[in-house]
This record gives sequence, C-alpha cells and structure tokens, in this order.
Amino acid sequence: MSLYSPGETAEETGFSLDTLRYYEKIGLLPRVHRNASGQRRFSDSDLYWLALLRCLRVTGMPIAEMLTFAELTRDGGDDTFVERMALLKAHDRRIESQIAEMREKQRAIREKIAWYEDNIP
Amino acid sequence: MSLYSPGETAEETGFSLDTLRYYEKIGLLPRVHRNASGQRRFSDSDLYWLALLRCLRVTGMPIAEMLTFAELTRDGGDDTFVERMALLKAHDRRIESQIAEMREKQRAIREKIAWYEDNIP
DNA sequence: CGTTGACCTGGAGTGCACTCCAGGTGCCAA
DNA sequence: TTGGCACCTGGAGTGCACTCCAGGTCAACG
Repeated sequence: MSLYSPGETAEETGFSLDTLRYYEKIGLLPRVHRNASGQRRFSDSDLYWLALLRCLRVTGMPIAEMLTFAELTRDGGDDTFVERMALLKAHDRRIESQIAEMREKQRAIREKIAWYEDNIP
Repeated sequence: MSLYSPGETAEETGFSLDTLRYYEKIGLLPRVHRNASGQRRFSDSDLYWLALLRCLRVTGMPIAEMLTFAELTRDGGDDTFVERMALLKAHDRRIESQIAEMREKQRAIREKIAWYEDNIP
C-alpha cells in the first residue's frame, strides 16, 4: 500500500490539483491522509475511488449525484449496495441514450460533410 | 415555403424561446423575419439551420466554434466550403473520440455494477 | 370591453464546475 | 543561507450557456 503526492495523484487521475482539493472540500473524497507537515498523501484506495469518479464525471454525471453516491458509499455499508447499484444502472442507461443521440446527430453532420464534398466549387 | 411562430420553432427544434432569441442576438442565426407587429416568423431555412446547430450543440461543439461556422456560412459563399467542411470533419473526429472515451468509462462502470450484483449482502 | 396568451426588449441573474489568488509553510540542493 | 519548488488555506473569480425578469405590445375570444 503506497502513498501518492498531490502532484502524482493529479497526473494519475487526470484531475487538477485544484479539483482534487475541491472534491475533498465538498465531500466527494473522504478526508485525505496528511503527512507530518500537513501535505496530502493519497492512498491506493483514494486513487481507485478517484478513477471511479473520473468515469462518472466523463460520462456526464453531475457533481450532486456523485455526491449522493459518495454518501451512500461512505455512510451506508453493505445496506446501500442495492441503492448504489441502482444509481449506477440508471446512469448507465443515460450514457447509452446519450451515445445514441450523439450517433444520430453525427450521422446528420456526416451527411452535411458529404454534401460539401460533392459540391466543392 | 411556410413560416413558423417562435413557439412552433421551439417545439420543432428543441431550443427554448430564450435560446432562440439568444442565438439570434449573438449572430448564430441570421436576422429572423418579422411579421407586421414585430413578432418573429421563422422560415424553413431557419429551421434547417437550427437543426444543424442542434446537431453541433448536442455533440458538444462550443458556441464560439458554431459562431465561426455561422460566419463562414453567412459571409463566405462557396469559397468557404472547404473550410466549413474541415471544421465539420474536425468536429466529427472529436465526436468519435468522445464516444470512444464514454464507452471505455462505461465499461468500468458496468464492471462496478457487476461487482455489486455479485456482492449484494 | 376586458382579459388571456403569445410575443417583444434590454439587461440582469443563474448554475455548474471548476480555477485562480494572496500570503504562507516545509524541505532539499547548490 | 538562500533559492526554488511543491504544497497549504480560505475565499474570490471565471467561463459558459443559457434563463429570467419587468414592463410593454398586439390580436383574438367570450
């Protein structure tokens, strides 16, 4: 079990230093361990959690909902497995329909590109 | 060639009345025709253009870039076909990589769901 | 004739998710 | 011992894309 500096963690996870502090501040991250001089030292489990947050964020989950998920995870224990799973499943369905919509719009854009292709003066 | 009220246009395009006015104000839409009492009457070509804007927006193109595209379309004539096409092609590539990233993150989320599934207490 | 309802304007306000800042600490290398 | 770097804090500021508001016009309906 190793520990990571804020810089390493930012590098690893793709979040900025400020975002890491911000996430901790709003409670999206559990209190991060500090070394003797007060600097953050992220654990493997912090990194794992951050990776999951990254997945949720990139796929468009709003912070408020990630917060709900974080709270279930932090305070709930096993009792909230079903609830957490439901939340992720709902999000998965949203991802699916987002991608479907993007594909549909992409088709229209490609038609437009093809039209230009055929009509270059 | 028919004309559409703001309400109909909002309905049709999925943009709100306010957004329609906003887009006209910032120049994303050419000046929209008005009836005798000053109310907007959108044409078929306005609707066509709005549908294209919708595709770009939904797929994540920033307003500033749509504005570039609008300016090329408005002022450029045929001379800008190549440029417009390049802009759309670049956007199409971005859509592609966005979808790829979403799919990748979705996989991780589904693994997490599966893990919960297997570990319901 | 009055009152809806859809629309008009310019400009202010909102929500989200960061991002930046000033002023400070701690530690290491030259 | 002095410079530089990575980090710390609370709080203010930013950018984007709308969204709302007050106060007004207009046309049609009962």
